[in-house]
Amino acid sequence: MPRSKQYNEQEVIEKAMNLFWRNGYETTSMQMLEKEMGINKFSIYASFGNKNGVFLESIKCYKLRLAQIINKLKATSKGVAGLKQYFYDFIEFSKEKERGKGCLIVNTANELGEDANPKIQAELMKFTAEVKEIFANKLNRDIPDNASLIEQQADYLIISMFGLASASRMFNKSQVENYIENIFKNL
Amino acid sequence: MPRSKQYNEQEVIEKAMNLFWRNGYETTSMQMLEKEMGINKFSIYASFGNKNGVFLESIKCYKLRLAQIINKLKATSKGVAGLKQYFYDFIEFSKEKERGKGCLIVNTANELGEDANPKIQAELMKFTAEVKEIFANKLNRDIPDNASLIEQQADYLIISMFGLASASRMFNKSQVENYIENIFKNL
DNA sequence: CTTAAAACTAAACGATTGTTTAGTATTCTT
DNA sequence: AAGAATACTAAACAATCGTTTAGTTTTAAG
Repeated sequence: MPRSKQYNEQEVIEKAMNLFWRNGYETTSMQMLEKEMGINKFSIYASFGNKNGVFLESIKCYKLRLAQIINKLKATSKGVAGLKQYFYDFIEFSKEKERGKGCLIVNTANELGEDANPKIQAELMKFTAEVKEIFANKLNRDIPDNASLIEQQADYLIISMFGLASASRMFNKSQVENYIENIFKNL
Repeated sequence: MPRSKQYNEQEVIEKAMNLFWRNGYETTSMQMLEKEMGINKFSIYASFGNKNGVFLESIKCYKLRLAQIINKLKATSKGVAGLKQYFYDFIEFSKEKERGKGCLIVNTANELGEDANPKIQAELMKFTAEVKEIFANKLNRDIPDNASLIEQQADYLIISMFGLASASRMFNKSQVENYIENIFKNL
């Protein structure tokens, strides 16, 4: 029948994701997306519905990228030491040039208010809960079966991860590494 | 000579500041500012130049508000315990209803990219450095004169403050308090 | 080939962005 | 009371926002 798509949706979303990651949701315009993705606005809307759709797909894409270091964390037999390595891996993961790009999820959570799109909010919450659960699983290796303590420390680490994501955008390498070392001093 | 202003610049900036604090820089439009400040756009431009000018004045206003708990920190004879109290004071300071508003400075740092207005960027950096210096002074009370250790711990605390600001927007009270307790476990 | 469905280009949509301008109302000084 | 300087109102500015639409090109099936 008709002609087939001349672009790969996964490829163009990867480009969109990087744009959102660097610039945030509001600052990233359809014009910028058009240019970066290399396809016409019509094609963007045909493939993803609207700007929100592009963003939601970008989050999926981000999770896939992040899965590389998340899977490494899941796989390690180390407990707390593995978590600490994950924090270091994240710095490398979010590195841009001098300063880092932070975390797309954390950047978005910090940018959007309470009246933001519910789908996006739900996605952020869900993702945060998932990562926290992975943290809790790792903690379970080094800590005797103390559910409430593990819960507490997992909360501590997920919030510290928010701090790390912020910090990677503002502070230099030695400051961020020093931050990680201090986080894990009392675990 | 002519008629005098029918509004107090400090009062209307306070309202603008609260709007920026809740919604962020980009999301806050001149239309919203007009409504919230209760004066016409012309008056806003006459008093503050442009949107950037309103924002810069809002930051000044924010610093004045924050000075209440900063001064309390400065005044206390306690060292680390005083710092911990400051973190708790900040939660109260940034409280909105269920979730907090975070910190206007941190919110802005997280929202704006590297191509943001240089004046604003400089203001954020300057403020961050100031608070870090206050932290360092307090640490000096409990730690023997070890300049590099104090520098390290002040870095740790200022980044943790970024984490706290983020966390106050996303996590509930017990999670945030648990976070603070963990931060100060090893100080 | 013909044809029809989908992908493309490019222009325009109304709404809203930050900013300015023209015109009116007010008030202090002389 | 007259005049002049400033604050005000309200409308319009160009530019951009996210989104849609009309028209053309491509392509694969009949």
